[in-house]
Amino acid sequence: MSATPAPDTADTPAHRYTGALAQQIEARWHDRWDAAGTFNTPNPVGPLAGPGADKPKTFILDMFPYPSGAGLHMGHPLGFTATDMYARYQRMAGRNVLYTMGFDAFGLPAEQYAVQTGQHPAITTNQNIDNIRRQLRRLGLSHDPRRSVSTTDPDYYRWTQWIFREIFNAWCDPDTKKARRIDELVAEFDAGTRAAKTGDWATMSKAERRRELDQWRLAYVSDAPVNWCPGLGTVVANEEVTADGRSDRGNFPVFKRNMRQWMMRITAYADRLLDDLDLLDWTDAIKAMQRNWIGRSEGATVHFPVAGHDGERITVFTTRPDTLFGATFMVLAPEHPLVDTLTTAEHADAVAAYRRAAEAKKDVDRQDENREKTGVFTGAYAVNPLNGQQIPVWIADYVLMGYGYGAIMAVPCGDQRDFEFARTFGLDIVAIQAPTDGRGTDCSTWADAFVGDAPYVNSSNDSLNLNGLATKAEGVSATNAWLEAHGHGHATITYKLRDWLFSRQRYWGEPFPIVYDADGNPHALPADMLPVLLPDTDQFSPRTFDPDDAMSNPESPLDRLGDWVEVTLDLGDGPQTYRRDTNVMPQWAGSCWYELRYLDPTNDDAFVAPENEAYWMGPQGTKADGTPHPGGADLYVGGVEHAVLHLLYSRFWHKVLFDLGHVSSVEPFHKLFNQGYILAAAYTDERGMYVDAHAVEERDGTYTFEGRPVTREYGKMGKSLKNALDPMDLCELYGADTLRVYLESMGPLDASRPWESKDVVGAHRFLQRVWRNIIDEDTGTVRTLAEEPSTDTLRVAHRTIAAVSEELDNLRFNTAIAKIIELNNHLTKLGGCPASLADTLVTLVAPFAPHMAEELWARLGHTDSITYAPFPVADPAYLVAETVEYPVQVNGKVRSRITVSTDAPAADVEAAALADDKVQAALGGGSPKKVIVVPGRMVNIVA
RNA sequence: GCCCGAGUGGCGGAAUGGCAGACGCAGAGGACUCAAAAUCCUCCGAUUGAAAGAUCGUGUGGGUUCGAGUCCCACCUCGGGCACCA
Repeated sequence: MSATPAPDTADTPAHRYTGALAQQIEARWHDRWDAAGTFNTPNPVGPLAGPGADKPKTFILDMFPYPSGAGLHMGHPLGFTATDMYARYQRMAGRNVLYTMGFDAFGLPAEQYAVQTGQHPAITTNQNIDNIRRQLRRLGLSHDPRRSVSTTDPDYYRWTQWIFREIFNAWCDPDTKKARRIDELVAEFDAGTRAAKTGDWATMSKAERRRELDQWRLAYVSDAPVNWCPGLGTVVANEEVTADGRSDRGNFPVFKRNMRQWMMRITAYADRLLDDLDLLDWTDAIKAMQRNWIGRSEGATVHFPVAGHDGERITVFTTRPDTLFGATFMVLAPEHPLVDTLTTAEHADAVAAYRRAAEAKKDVDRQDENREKTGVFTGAYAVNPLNGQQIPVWIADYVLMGYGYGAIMAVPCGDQRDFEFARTFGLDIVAIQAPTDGRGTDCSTWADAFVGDAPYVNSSNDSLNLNGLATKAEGVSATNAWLEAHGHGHATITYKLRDWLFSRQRYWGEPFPIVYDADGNPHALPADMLPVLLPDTDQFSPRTFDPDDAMSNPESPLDRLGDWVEVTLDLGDGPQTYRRDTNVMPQWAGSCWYELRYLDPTNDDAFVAPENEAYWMGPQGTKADGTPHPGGADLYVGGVEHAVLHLLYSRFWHKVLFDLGHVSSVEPFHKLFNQGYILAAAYTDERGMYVDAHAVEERDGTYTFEGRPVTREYGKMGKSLKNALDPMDLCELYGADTLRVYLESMGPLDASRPWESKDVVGAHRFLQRVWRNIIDEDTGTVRTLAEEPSTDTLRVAHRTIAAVSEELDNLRFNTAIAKIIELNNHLTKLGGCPASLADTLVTLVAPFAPHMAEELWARLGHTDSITYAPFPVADPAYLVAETVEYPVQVNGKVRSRITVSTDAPAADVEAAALADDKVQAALGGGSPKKVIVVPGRMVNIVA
């Protein structure tokens, strides 16, 4: 279903603002802006230094796009024009604005396309980037073109590799939780002020010392369980695995396998990533998602001795150490290493069978809806350290090896899962709290576990007595102190966050700046050997496997390039033969720091000069609420789908760079704004298949496709629902300015909104009226009104100025546009725009419809671009009227209106209200009990 | 199950605790026109009324308040995130 602008007819005035004229105007200004370098933004120092870098700054950032072959979809201009409007407004408000656009161009689609066509991904990637640059230009986005970067450019990924090298050469000091250089760790080992993990540093061999250091690095090779995806032929990060155990790209099964892979020690930053969320101006929803993903939980580590196994103990993590007296059994994950040791001969067969079943069930059948509790007894007994009771040890798959210690103490009276397990297998349930809901302490009568604060019972031994305490907080701290004092455990914090799996067995990504010596030790290449160029090949695909072949092994495309892999280098010990690392970095690597490269994109000496970083991203003192400003981009707009992956990874890298002294900002993105999706009607036929939405016809509320009825639904605009619209087609029809105004006026930026093609004409008509209020449609000459505007008109104009500034400051583009429409409608009623208000009207419109504004600005006689014209400032004198109309309520219902002078005291307003005939009638002769006068707003009389 | 959001005319949406429905679309009427389109003007929540007005009205039910779309409690529906996380 489509709508088109009114067709041009023979008597359409020659100079009407039609789609065709809009396009002429727009093309003209694109050329002029390019030729003049209008949006070039000066830096304080370096190649892009220039005058103006002493002004206050605003750094406005969009999530940069993947350069898909299909070009931009409608969601891109939604966010991009919003930031453009804000950028243009900020420039007119006198700020130095950094605003540009780069490309997140490594990744799977380009590689897969290359596999299909045999064309090198660099070629298609560059073609796609050129195409998207053309599209961005057509939308009139005021990017500084000199600052545009692509993650695939060797001049860019040189620094991605350089940062990797910095991370590799760093360790996280556990005392301060800050990254430090590995040299400082060596110095501490040498001085004996820090103990090595793997032995006595002083007596270690060179190779042993190297292995010790490798254990501390923030980027490290680990032989640990990773997510192996045979269907993609690569491993993927935890964050890239969906809840049902499949890859988010391609939807292939993912298997847990032990493999040697690169990891990033993001867990060392868990607390800071969590705590510093408080410094950020992000929505609570996104903060909650990050908190949830980090999954910090406070509790205790408790050791349970095993009966009959001297020295053997089961260690568990619990968030409720206060309920330890109620622990009546223990459960290990089926994969727990102690299972073999503990299982008695009598139970060995059952345990082995259960473990096999659990193994098979993994990943695929995991999302069992009914979640019946299963498990088997090992035959072993553990000893509750608090009361000496022997409790049975079971294994069950509801306990996960990957969290805590892979073992739990089960307190069935206070945990619903343990309760269900105990009921299923007839295990003891003992109350250790007197529930506050009156159910009593006989657990055999309970329907479920009791969770919450309640007085403790049955909770004492010789040296610890919880009975009488009534809150979890008191119980936990008393128990933790006891555990610590008696050597049975200690307070502990655990996280759901795992270290970040950083290597991929693909082609189209950044090579690692790492080589291995003859002993297999990794060495980071020195900075002057960067970049490690991605070698040329015509075999772009990794070996992929049957998606279900869990035991297959990855083969990276780079593995096949023997000439490239084998390399002779002098890394300080004379020329030696090394093997290059054949992994590439995940797509997230390039997007972890691109905002920093925008600041200084052509700097050859550093990824960003410190002066430029401090100017654009440095902390801005203390915020209004007293918290320190963390620095970072002033505005970051993008979709909510990156809430965990990109935003968590880039925060981590930024903090490492901060610790190592490379940046002054603590966080990369100070204010984050999540744009909504563009939804559009989609239609399914009787088989439930989507049909081309643009060919559906509506008649009297029913929809048909090729004569057959179809069902309408709404979904995210896109190819899969066959309801996508190309933003370029809209530019063709109406011009970019109309598309911009429509996109931003249809609702608040953070809301998803349904596209309605028939509504676009409203935005177009608005711009047409602005044009007509200034330009004669027949002659094309300026036709502003000579007479001075009335006070009434000036009031409307200045109220509009004040409101638009206010709305723009808060990114409320939809209401800002509505206010300008009101002003313009007022001028339309006057018969045109008074000459003395023309500049004001045009500058108000400029952030929204910049091409039309430039054109009108020029025709009004200005020779400079409107880009840096000052945004109008409201004259306070016109913001207050001489008289004000008060609604008068009687008992909360509006009964009348009175007009009094603006500065009338409340007593006069009250008197005027009471004197009003309609008010008197509503009062029915009675006298008011109370009169409330809200100055400037209203009067309410309580009768 | 848990954690976030959101429910307002025919539609998209607007409202620092203070006149609900700004602005736009659709719709109705009028002006202009030979006519149509475009443009301009007026109307446009429901019920009732000739009109003035009256009554009702922001998912449902309670509450706080002189006054609630807005704040509080409970519930319903939809959207998003997490999900046997100890």
